[in-house]
Formats: sequence, structure tokens, C-alpha cells
Amino acid sequence: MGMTNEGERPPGRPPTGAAFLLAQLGAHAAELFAERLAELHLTPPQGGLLRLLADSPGRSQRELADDLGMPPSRFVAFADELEERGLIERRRNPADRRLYAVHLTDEGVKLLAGLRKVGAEHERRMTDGLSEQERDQLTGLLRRLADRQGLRPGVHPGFRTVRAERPGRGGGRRKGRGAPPPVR
Amino acid sequence: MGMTNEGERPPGRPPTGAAFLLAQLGAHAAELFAERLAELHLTPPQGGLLRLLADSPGRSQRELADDLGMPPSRFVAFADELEERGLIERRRNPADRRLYAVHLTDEGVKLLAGLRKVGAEHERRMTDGLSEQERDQLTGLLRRLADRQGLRPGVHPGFRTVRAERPGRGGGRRKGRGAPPPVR
DNA sequence: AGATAATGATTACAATCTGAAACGATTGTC
DNA sequence: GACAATCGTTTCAGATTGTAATCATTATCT
Repeated sequence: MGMTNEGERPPGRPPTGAAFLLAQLGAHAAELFAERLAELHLTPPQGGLLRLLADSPGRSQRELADDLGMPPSRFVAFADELEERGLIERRRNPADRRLYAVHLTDEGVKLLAGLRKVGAEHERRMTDGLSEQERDQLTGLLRRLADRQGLRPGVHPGFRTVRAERPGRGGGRRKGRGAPPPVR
Repeated sequence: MGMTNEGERPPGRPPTGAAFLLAQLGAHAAELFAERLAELHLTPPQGGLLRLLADSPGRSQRELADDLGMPPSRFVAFADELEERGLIERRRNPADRRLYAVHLTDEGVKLLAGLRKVGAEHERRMTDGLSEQERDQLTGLLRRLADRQGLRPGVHPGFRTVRAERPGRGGGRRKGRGAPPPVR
């Protein structure tokens, strides 16, 4: 009884095991959540930053970019937009003038409340059809899996696109004029 | 007692409800599977096409592109590569010379076997740490959720990147020279 | 202190990706 | 036979990506 013969199926039958369902439902959940977020004119990473800032304000852009799983270069335009919309704020760190301390504005805090509501509604929507007991059961199983897989709670998926590994990769390499950040 | 007050938490606590875990684990599962697939020099959509062709050979490119959730224009280069690698084959449909009938080659069938093995291993890897009973329990719950959410079994997630809704969207619009497909 | 390395923020930019529309060939309809 | 609909294809502009160059600062040597 040691060897199981999983993976053997009638030739044309689709697998639909737990892993596949997980990926499918995960994508669906992310898509649905993105739709709800769009009502607040937010993308998932934008919502992620807001939540991150609520938890621990005043961190540097580098740290935040790391947590969000995006390169610092992308973070700039990303933060620019949110700042223009008056949701976040870059404050100077007097102790180290290289780095900015990113904070939520009052407007940002207000939007965060809406985001939390949307999140709770999304939660209900996704687990619709399950009894409360079943929902707890599911959450418990998922949490154990996430734990076992080494996923930290609260870190965003990212959902980067999967690319083929092409021979000639790598971005451009040229001069670039650079730019000064703080000072004045 | 109609109103529940979910969604209310101590300010800085991360949610980590079922929906979030689902998205997180789903992304993780997809990423892990993509890594394993890369060993076979395949991307997830490529693997999806192979499985699709195994189930129902000879369908038109348009249909396949639809099932894969990709625009027909993208499907062309996509299929070209797989054809160059000798995994699939475009056969002429004598009845309707507009459309191609896409089939798996012998090489493609061989690779599909490897793909199935990788899939089974991935399944085990993702549900590691669960007893067989718990795994069945999880699969059952997920299947019910997927069903309730209207997800067909076997259709690929896709994992499209979530984009912000920008004012100036829409692709280019120019002349384009067009091209003849079949004939000869 | 002076020089040098390291770090945060930023921009420039090449390569890639994306999808809508134009298009030729064909088939269906009246 | 004219006209609309389809399939496969190519074109092409716009968006996206990430690496490297760069400036201002700060830390580390010596």
C-alpha cells in the first residue's frame, strides 16, 4: 500500500485537483477584487500600499517597494500618482535626508475605510454558499497550507505575469542622466 | 440580529480571510507550477493548449484562442512557436479552407505525458502537510466554491495582469496590410 | 579630515508585450 | 453575382518592464 497511483486518469479527463482549483479560484478572487477596487479608482497594488501605510507609516520607498515586490524604479511613478491624488504624502526624514518617509493623508485614511468595506464584502462574496462552519474549516485549511508554503500573512500576491524565458532578455543599458531626489 | 459587524478589526491587523488566502495561495500555486513547467520549456498557456488539444483535437485557432482567453492576433505567434518546436501541427480543413485544424504531433503527445507527471507532482507539493482526508475535504470545498462562482472545470485561469483604467486606452489603429492564411 | 564605498530616489531607455483594427482569402446568403 | 460574415494574419501605436546610469546623501575607512 505504499505506492499510490495518482496522476493516472482516463486519458481525456481534466485533472481539477486542489492545486488547479486553487489557482483558478485565486485568479478569480483577484479579478473580482480588482473590479471592486476599481470603483474606488484603485488597483490592487495601490490598495496594498494604502494598507501597508496604515500598518506602519513613515517607511522608506525602498522598503515599501520591496514589500510590494516591485522594483524601486517602478515605485516612483506609482507613488507619484497616489501623491497627486492626495492620498499619500512624502515627508522628509530629518535624520537621513536621502530617504522619504511615506505617510497616509487624511484623504488616504478615508479611502482606506472604503477599501476595508470592499474587502469585507469581497470576502462574503467569495465564500458565498458555505455555512459558517465550512467557511472556518476552509480558512483553517488554507491558513495551514499558506503557512506550510512559507507565505507571510499580509504580503501581497503581486500576480506578476508569467513570461517565457527568452534568450535576449534584460532591459536597456545606456547613459541616463540621473536625478536628484531630496535636497532643495 | 440581521447585521453582523465583520470587517471591524483592531486597526493595524491584516485581514487574512479566506478570499485573501485564496488569492495568495493561487498566485503561489501558479508561480510554482510555472517553474516546474519551465523545466519542460513550456509556459502555462502553452501547457494549456497542449492539454486542450489532447482533449479535443482538430479545432480551429479561433476556438482555441477563445478557450485560452487570448485574442486571435496573439494566438498566431503563440502557435507559430509551438509548431516550430514540432509540438503541434496545423492541418488544412478540406471542408472549409479558411480554417486550420490544430493537432498534437507525436512529439507533442510525448511532452504531454511529462506535463501530466509534473502536474501530479505539483498537486502533491501544494497539498503537502494535509492528511488524505483533509485534502479531500479541501478539494470538495474548493470545487463547491468554483461551481458557485461559475468557473468551468478545465478552463485556464489566464492570470492576466490587472491594469489601471487609464483615460487613453485602446491599441493602435492604422492601415495594416493584411495577409492570406490558407490557399496556396 | 579626506577619500571611498554604500544607499535612497530618480530618470532614461531598449526590449517586449498587448490588443485593436486593417486586410486578404474564403464561405455563406439572398 | 453582389454582399455580409469568418478565419487567419500582419501592422502598429501605446503601455509596461526592469536594468543601468546618475545625483544627493550618508556611512566607513584610514
